[in-house]
Amino acid sequence: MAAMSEPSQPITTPQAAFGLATPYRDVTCGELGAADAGREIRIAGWVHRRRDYGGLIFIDLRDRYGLTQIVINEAEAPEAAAVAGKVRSEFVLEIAGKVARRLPGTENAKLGTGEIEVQARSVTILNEAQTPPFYINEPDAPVEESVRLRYRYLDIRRQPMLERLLLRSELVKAVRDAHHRAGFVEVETPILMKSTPEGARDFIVPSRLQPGSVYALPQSPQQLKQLLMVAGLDRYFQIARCFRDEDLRGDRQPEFTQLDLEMSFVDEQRVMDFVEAMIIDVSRAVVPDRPIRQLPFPRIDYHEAMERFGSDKPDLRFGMELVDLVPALGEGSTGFRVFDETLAQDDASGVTRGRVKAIAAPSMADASRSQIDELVAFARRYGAKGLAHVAVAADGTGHSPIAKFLGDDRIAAIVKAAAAAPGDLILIVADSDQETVAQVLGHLRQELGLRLGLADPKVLAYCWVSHFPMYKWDSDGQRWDATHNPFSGVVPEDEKLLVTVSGDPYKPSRQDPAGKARAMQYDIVLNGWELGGGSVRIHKRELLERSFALQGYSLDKMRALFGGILEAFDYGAPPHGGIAMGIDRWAALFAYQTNIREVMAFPKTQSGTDLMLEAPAPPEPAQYSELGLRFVGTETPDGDRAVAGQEVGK
RNA sequence: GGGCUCGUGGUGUAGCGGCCUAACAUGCCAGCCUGUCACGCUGGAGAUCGCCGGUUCGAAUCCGGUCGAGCCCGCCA
Repeated sequence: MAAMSEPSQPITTPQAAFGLATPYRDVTCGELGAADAGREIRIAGWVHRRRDYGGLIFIDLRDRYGLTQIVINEAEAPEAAAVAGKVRSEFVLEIAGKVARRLPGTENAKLGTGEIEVQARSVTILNEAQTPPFYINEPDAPVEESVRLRYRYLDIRRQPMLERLLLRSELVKAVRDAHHRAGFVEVETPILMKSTPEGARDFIVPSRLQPGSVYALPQSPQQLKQLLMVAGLDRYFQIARCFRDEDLRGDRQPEFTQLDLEMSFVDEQRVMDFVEAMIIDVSRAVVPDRPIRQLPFPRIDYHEAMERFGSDKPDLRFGMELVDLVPALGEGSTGFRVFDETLAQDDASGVTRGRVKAIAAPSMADASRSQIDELVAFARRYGAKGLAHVAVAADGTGHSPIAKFLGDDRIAAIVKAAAAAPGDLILIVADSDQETVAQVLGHLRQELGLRLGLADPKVLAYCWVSHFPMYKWDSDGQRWDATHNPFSGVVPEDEKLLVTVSGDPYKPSRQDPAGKARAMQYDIVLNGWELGGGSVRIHKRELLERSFALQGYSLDKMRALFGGILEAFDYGAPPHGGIAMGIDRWAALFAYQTNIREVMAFPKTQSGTDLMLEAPAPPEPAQYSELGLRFVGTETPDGDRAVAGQEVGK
């Protein structure tokens, strides 16, 4: 270690180590000020706008650092004026001239460089440009996203995209800095990998050297980072590209970036403490103007989150919590058949799972019939059979279409239970499945919180949600499916629950105690988005095999899928745990975006295509034979076979 | 796999059975202009309304299909 060379000067800003001057320019378009008046300089950039007065031409020259006004005076520089007359938007120019203070009264306060202008001696066209397909110089002008994606390189010239990419760069830098400060080692894991047991569909890459075999692109570096803990790296992180071949959404792309980290000799507390400190550092460095709602971050148990917010990713910027109405409805028949039948439902173990819960939406009591209908339709999308409502009048009394069934006393009790204020609209969901109730009210709460402006867009409300159930029963597969990561450890006091009624871990059933086991699993949530999730892993082979058995993996299948990691665990795996966080989502939330495409340089459309590169595309014929592949296409209902873009021989 | 929305000059929109020989803004081209910075003024070019088919005397406008984009459910953490 001592033999390592002394570190060179730390690179704090680009200028400090390696100036922005190049053979084409002495200065950028963002740096000249009044103090530079009189300097002879060369400057280069794109034509943002040109204003031609005949004998006098103004050009706003743009690069990513800013805008600088160039003046070309025909009387003083006739050759430059002749060139400037031919210049059009987005031409690339090199200007030589003199920095001068603007005439009094013509300064532009909106421009960082607005005190000065460059009086051009010469104008050189470095490259011409076609008229761009949309406005680059008007940042707010709406453009259909598909057009922006097709010409993404022009879209990125526009201020908003540029700013978001710079913000993302700052985010990644802050993340790296925080990890290096804490002694983490950055390791790159392979992109050509073997299938990871994450549950999503893999992207497959055929192997030429091993005909008939394929690589899988990583859904996450999960197994490798655990192996790095076995290897003794102690603290690892990576800004990792991950791939999942599933349908896209505004917050889901087929390839995305995760901050992936793992630590050894830790418990849940230690991992969460580090991650929380790191998040605070990063937030303060990247978006110092945005207040963090609560420190330390609230830590909420999964069950509590579902009860109070109907979501495992609650938006804590506002209240509007879910209320259980069952106590308020009292004993015996409520008079309303929907409620009665719901509450009469018992599950297999005899426990009542049916629920009647509500939220109170402020200032919505005067919602119109069509507004109510829209809310009902919204609720139905998430599985509700209906949505009852009680409007709270100015005098505090509740008014509802179901009052005729429930009676005034029960309506009053509901208003009281919901802690509803005059003007509130109480929205009630009853269902025999408590998860449906939570899901519906959780989505209503989130949606109304945003619509009613209850969520301060500036606030960063981070929170932890932890102790997820280890497993969820998969009735199709007759097995316990890991709710998150199949390597997640069990909360120590629940370890005894990882058994089956049958006594054979390979014969799981719905009634197993395993269904009640809680995982050492924690999600980090920001403003209603799941930013990331992690766990303390099982590091002992015996327990891991037991957990996998419950998940329906036979010994043989276990060896085939996880042989490498199982073997490694025999060579001294330390206790370890970590987390993975979505960089794209984090950047999007920092940038006030609801769509991660807005913080990705070259995202894909919802159908998984790249409109600029026109990817994916059919392979070259030579590639088929090299890889030993033949596309048989997709069978259509008429028995024809089709492969996009080509005929397939019979 | 499913539901919903959208597709009109380069861009963004209006028009939603005949009055459309498709309008407006901006952009583009030409001319004029020496202090603008969303410069201004004058003139001009530019779309047959995503594509295919149907209904109709008549379709940008209605219907069906298809392609593309978006949001959502499923899927996915």
